[in-house]
Amino acid sequence: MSASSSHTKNTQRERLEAKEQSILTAATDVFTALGVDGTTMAEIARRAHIAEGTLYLYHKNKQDLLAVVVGNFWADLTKGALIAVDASLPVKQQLKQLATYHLTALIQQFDMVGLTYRARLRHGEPEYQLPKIREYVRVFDQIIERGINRSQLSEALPLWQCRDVFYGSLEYSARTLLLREVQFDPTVVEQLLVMFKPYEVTETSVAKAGLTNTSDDTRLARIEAQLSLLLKEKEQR
Amino acid sequence: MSASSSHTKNTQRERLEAKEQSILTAATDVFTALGVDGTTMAEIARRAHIAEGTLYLYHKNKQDLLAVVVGNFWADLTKGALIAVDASLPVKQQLKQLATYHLTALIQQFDMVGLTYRARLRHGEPEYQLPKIREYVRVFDQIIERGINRSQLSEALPLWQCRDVFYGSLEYSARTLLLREVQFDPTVVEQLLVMFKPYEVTETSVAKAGLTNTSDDTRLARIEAQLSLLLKEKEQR
DNA sequence: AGCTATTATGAGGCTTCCTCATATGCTCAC
DNA sequence: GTGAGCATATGAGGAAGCCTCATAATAGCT
Repeated sequence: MSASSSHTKNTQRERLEAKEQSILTAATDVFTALGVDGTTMAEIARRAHIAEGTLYLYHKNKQDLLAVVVGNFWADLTKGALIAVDASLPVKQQLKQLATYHLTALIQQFDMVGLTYRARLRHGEPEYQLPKIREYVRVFDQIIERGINRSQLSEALPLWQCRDVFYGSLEYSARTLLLREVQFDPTVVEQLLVMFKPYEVTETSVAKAGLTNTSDDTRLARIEAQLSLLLKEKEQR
Repeated sequence: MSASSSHTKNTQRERLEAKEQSILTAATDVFTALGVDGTTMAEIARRAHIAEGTLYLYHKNKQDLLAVVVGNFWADLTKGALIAVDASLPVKQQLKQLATYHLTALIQQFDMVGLTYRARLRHGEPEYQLPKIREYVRVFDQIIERGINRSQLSEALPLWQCRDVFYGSLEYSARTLLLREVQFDPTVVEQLLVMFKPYEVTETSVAKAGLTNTSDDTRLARIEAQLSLLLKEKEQR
């Protein structure tokens, strides 16, 4: 990239950055493979091709290293979410996109959920909140904000409660799906979005409020997924 | 109680049981106060007035002791839930009772949530499910079953998804409320129960169905119900 | 009281996290 | 080039925790 001398790693700065990166990669691998308790600093150092003591020049301690690894995960997730969500679509579609993205990401890298719980445990105790997670959650908040601005959502919607339902449900669903060795199930997302029906502002919704019925489309999708689940299970026996 | 000799602790059996109990009490106290990593076997032994080595006559290791502590917590919660829920009430009321009970319990003893996550981490990795939690979740399942039997709930309701939404939302809500130092918020429960509206069977929803259903629609609904029934059978094995 | 089986003890082995005295290597002035 | 000075790297060892095991105490029974 840069027009500088022909060494593979030019400046000291670049070499340090590369080393920092190799530490982080090694740490991520070991943490996800072995869990926090199964991970030793010695093993991380070995994989990063450095001495154990060198680790402590880059990260204060094991807990701190874990926090950085977990923070990076959520930062990456934020980038992906911003790409996955199309802000020009109706709010309901955006929520569907985000839910789908979040659910598949959790299923594919569920180890990170466990690591996140460990990273939150801070020195004393009071369940520290990771900044990178706050940023990630803002993606959701912005969708809701846009919905209210465009009058596609009622202002009466209690944001924080929706957040908890949204992310709480998806995390639990991811765990369940993983336990059943299912890659993804669109009905989870469909089901979840029903929650937001009462807050949608449409021509018909005012009259319909409270009498919401699941649409044929939704039910079709659900049936489809359930069928493929059954078939897959039968296959495996 | 028993008419036996005047020793405070009669039989050896009783003495052992008392010691086991004092270990569990001490362990629970230390784990909740200091967290898993902050807890040392030495401290537990000290509080239980026994030697450190004696701990290992009662529990294989620290992880095992933690699992017992956490298991007891959920067993107690199950007892409380069975009392808190009045099975003669309409299903919606029962769900409200359970949600309220669960939420307050989590808020009051949120440390236990963290300990539960740690207790699940089993030797290798594959996120072990604690039996006592399965028992606890059955309280919810039974309410739904009763609802279907009494035709207060549609059979099309996908049980496991509802479970995940129910418990996932409540856990996240509990964390949020704690963070804001709120003891309890009834709107969380209200909000959550909206989810189950589409599955409630009432006079109006039957009438509405009669007005709008085409024959295709009826067939769809029948297929859906049969499918979910199949899934439920599989689940209960 | 004495004998056996059960229960209790805590010193020490082993592992792990982290520190620190020492070593290595880079940069730049001359 | 060469040496001074500073940044970076190393791994031996201290400290602390989990768990084992040889030994001690105790209970139950005749």
